[in-house]
Amino acid sequence: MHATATKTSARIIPIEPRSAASTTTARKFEVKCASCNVRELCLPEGLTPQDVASFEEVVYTRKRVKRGETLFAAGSNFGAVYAIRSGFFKVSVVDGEGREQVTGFSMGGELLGMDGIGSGTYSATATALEDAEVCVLPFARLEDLAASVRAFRRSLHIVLSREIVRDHGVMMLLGSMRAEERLAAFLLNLAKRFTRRGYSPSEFHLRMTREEIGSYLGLKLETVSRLFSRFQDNGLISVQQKYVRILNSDGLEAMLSTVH
Amino acid sequence: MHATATKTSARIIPIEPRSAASTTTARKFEVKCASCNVRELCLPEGLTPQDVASFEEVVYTRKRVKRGETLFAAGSNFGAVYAIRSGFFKVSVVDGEGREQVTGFSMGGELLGMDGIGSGTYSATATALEDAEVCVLPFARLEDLAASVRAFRRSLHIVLSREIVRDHGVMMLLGSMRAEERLAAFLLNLAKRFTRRGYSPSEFHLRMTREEIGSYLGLKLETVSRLFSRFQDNGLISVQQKYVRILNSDGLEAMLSTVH
DNA sequence: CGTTGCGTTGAATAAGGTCAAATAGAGTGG
DNA sequence: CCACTCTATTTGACCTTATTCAACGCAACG
Repeated sequence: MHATATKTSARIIPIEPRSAASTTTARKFEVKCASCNVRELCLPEGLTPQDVASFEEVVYTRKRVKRGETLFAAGSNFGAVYAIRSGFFKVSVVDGEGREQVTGFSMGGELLGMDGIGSGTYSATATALEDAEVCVLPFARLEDLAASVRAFRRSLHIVLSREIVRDHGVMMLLGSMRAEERLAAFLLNLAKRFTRRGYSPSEFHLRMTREEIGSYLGLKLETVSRLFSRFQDNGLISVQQKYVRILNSDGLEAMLSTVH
Repeated sequence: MHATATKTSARIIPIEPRSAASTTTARKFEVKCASCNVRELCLPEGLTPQDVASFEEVVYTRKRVKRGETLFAAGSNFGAVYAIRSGFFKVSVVDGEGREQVTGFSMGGELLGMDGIGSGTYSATATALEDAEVCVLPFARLEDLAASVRAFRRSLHIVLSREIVRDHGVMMLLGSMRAEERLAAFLLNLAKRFTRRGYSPSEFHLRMTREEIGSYLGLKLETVSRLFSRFQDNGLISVQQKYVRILNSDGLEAMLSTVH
């Protein structure tokens, strides 16, 4: 029901090194989606081996992004979307006044960069919060593939649509929930996504700072910190810096249904 | 630079009446995108007349939605996206606890229902805030058209992507702005969109209630009401119920750049 | 005209934010 | 490996903003 937790990074065979911008490394690898440990999350089901082969031609490049580096920056030219193989990203937008708003956190098997399709320029910045590796999907090729293979066409549209639905969920969170509900929802969401990837559903390492969590949740970092402490006092979780253990998942769920 | 303001509803020739759910009327019309007054907003540029003809085959139906009725409801089966010909909608999602969050307001030339692609079920509800008329675009057909005509393929992806970018903007609004900034941004956004449609940039009729504005902006209705009053006291706008006139657009803009 | 929903306004309150200080870690260079 | 720095986190005290509760006015409509 979920991907194996194996963190192997085997099967990655550099073939044609390419010079890349700044400290980020881009390489051509022999891509084997079939053996990728996030394939269930990345590829639609029911593809013929031939379909997968077509897809592998689109995913002709991998890219490593080190912690702290950006995969793409708002305003830069859009050329590709990225499938996360490993690692963890924050995605954020900055407005005219320099305010940063974190719009999401992304992990293995998720797609990044779809915001750039519309304007030809990325509207958000994706920053690696830990060393990461992504598959580069040049969008023009992806679009061509979508034109010729129905399954990929469907899949592409589904992915784009899901992103819209996800965003609506965040709006709900920001617009209608109180601070503690937001944090509870955030933790449960993370736990769910980690679980799906084969990690522990009850304990994990936060890759982002309190400030980044706060930005995402529309709260100040001090508020986030206080909430963590309160949750801990209430026996819902235990926190030590970035290490979080969920002690009472039902209790967190219950916070979401509280008649405040 | 913008569509004509002509509010003609001519060229709409009912051909084959169809029975429709509840009080909503669905009819087959002879569709003429070429003469539609929101065509600049709805169709990509640089299409051949033949492309437009293909598109008109997809848009084979129009639908009228009366004020207060829903075009589609969250949870109902997804079958089509809708292009708004005229009228005004609110789009909202409801969570498990029954909380409603308005995720957007849509007007002529905009597309609705793309949230349904991913799951086969609409995730949001679109409610007409004034009598409206929409073009029904059965998604399966649209997808086929996208497969065969490059311009539509691009266009579809652009529309989906723009929706994501728009949503990021709303997140910024909800997550990083203070109440008065939110309302200022909201009014300026409405003004811009009305302007683009040929209406007055400085005065308009709000179709939604204070509560709906509040839901969208993450504020309580009383707060919205107070802000309207304050903006009026400060000479930024004049409000009388749903009628709003912007007196000092620059002043509103300035609120967004305030170093609070 | 009474009803009903929507909008406005006031007063009190609570939720978060701001400012400030102390602490804890992580990373770095010697 | 240790000392030093720098950043992230926690916590307290206080303050501001927006919410809550409540009353009242207005306009549309049967």
